[in-house]
Amino acid sequence: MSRHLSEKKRKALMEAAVDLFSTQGFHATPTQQISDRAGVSAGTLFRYFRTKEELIDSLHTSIHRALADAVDEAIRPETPVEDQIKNVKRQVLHWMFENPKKTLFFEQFASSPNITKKAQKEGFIRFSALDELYQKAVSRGILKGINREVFLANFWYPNFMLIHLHTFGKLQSDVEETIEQSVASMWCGMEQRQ
Amino acid sequence: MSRHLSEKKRKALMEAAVDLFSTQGFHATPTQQISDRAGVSAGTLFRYFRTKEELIDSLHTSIHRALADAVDEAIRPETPVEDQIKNVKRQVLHWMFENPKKTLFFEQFASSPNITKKAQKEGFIRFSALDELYQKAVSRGILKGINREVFLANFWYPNFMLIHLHTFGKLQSDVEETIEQSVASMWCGMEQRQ
DNA sequence: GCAATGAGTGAGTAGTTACTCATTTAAACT
DNA sequence: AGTTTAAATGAGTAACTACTCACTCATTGC
Repeated sequence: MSRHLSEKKRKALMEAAVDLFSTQGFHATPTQQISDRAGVSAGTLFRYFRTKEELIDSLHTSIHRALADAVDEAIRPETPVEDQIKNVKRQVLHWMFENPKKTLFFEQFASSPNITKKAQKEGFIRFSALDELYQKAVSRGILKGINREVFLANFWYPNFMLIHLHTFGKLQSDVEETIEQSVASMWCGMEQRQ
Repeated sequence: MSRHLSEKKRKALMEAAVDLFSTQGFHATPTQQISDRAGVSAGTLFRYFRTKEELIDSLHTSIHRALADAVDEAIRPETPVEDQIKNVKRQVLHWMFENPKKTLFFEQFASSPNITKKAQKEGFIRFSALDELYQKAVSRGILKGINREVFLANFWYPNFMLIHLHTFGKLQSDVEETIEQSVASMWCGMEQRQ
């Protein structure tokens, strides 16, 4: 029973890490700085995470899970596929605008090569629920001209840029308006002028 | 006249740097490794670039310029704006598929915060020609419901994911087909079902 | 052939980093 | 209160990094 380690400190460490990673990058952020911000000593970090890499991995899986939850929640099997896809995109964007730091961390992760083996394996943007939705759409004749890669690229990546701009206060419209524009333009893009 | 430094070695160093940066990341790549790959000694690198940061900056501006050229070349003032935008996207994608490493470096740069001040200032994805095109499109009633941020996000970011997938051999369709799908789905996405 | 210039070298340096471990502190149980 | 258990500490360490500089080597002009 070595689980006397407080969940509170674990959370604090992870939060401090996301904050710093998202603004400075993994490599530019010393573990010392993380433990400082979390209000614990340098050594304590390594009682909660065996290595810095393990900390990064934990963060990644945690964020991945949160995103997967957002995707799952947005799926309403009884409604038309296109509405579902739109809705998932909307949910995801909401989550991202509410969690910009986690999103930036995630993007950084997606674009930085060779950070950790484990998390690279989880496939940085593979969510089974969305895949099923895509398959369903294809089998119903929608999205026919579009293969999975292009679909996923259009679905995920623009979001990152929007969060970037939002974080640095470079968004003209307000968040809701931006989300709606992004959802609409993606769907219509995928539809391939039926 | 300190410019007896050979342009050849400069090129070699920059090429080695892109190669390594794009597969390992900036921070994970020691200058030693770069000079090794370029076939020069550790000290020589610092005769060509005062600091590692200056090397990164040089790379960034060089790639930025190449991309700007691709954009400029694709613009044909006499043709309709929508064709021009499509064409620019096509050109950009072509360039990216031909220069995947430079593209990955660029993406990494875009998503890593606080790397260099200078290059951050260049605005990582600001190309005047494309901005003008966007303005023109708006003033002609096309693209009316879409603000610049969403437009740029849809224009640039999905490309990065496609290059990623392509680099790791995860693209189903061939390159040409993928490019066409991407161009078509973006435009149609922007058009907002006229 | 000689001297001068400056490009190229790579062992060395100062600084930083992830991680350790002997010790302290605090809580839990008897 | 006293003893046991484990969490927290932070100075210390080994490894690594960007960058330097005293020197060698190659080229050029005379």
